[in-house]
Amino acid sequence: MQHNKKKRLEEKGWKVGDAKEFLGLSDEEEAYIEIKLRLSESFRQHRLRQKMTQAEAAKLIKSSQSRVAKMEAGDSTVSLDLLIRSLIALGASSRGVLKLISNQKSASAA
Amino acid sequence: MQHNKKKRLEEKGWKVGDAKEFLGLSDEEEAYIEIKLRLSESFRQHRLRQKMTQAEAAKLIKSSQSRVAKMEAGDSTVSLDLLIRSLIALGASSRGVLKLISNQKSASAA
DNA sequence: TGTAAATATGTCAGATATGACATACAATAG
DNA sequence: CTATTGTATGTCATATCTGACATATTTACA
Repeated sequence: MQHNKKKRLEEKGWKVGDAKEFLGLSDEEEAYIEIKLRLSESFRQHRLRQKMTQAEAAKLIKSSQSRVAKMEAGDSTVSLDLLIRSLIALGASSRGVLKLISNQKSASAA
Repeated sequence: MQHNKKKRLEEKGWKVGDAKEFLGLSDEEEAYIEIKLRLSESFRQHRLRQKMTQAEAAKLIKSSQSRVAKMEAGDSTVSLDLLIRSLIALGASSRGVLKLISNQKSASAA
């Protein structure tokens, strides 16, 4: 359960804080990753809604298919900057992006 | 007016797109910068609300006073990653995390 | 006025993210 | 099965961001 979650993240390249509890990220790590995943999902939704392939989206945002794949996979080497710039390029508004960043999920789950 | 706006941004280190209209940023540049400025302001608000100096905030987020100053100044060398991580750190240390960010202002069009 | 604390600005070596490429895997069609 | 198209994964040289430092400027107050 929680265990799988951690494992999944580690497979994506996240170094889940060693100085932390055996299970579970710090609230801050968790918040950061959650924002990132939300942006990832939103990007993919925007892309699919416009019936683009990753390669087409890559061209639009002046990147490469492989990086788009990493963006959507929640890879740890992808910055929030790239995600947000890309969302904007696909037509997201600044307000919409801010919402994705700020909307605190209900529970802490910690 | 618009002119001053552009000039101000250029003073902060922004290279405002040369391939664009003489005045005015592209919608995408504008949305990106607006997000950044909003986060900058929010960070400063959080910091002041907790009566911290830039140096204290820097320590909390494991950065330096000079970088904090740049963050709050909307400097172009500051990433959204750093801004968002910092907001999380400040927010988490008090409570409400990223709430106030989305307080609406004018915001650019959809 | 002076002067101390807070902020701002400039620079840079080292750290991190980037696009591009190769290539592997997955799904679909013929 | 086997092409074709779309997606995932690994690597790397280069570009960009980073903390730290020095130093300048502003602010607060005696």
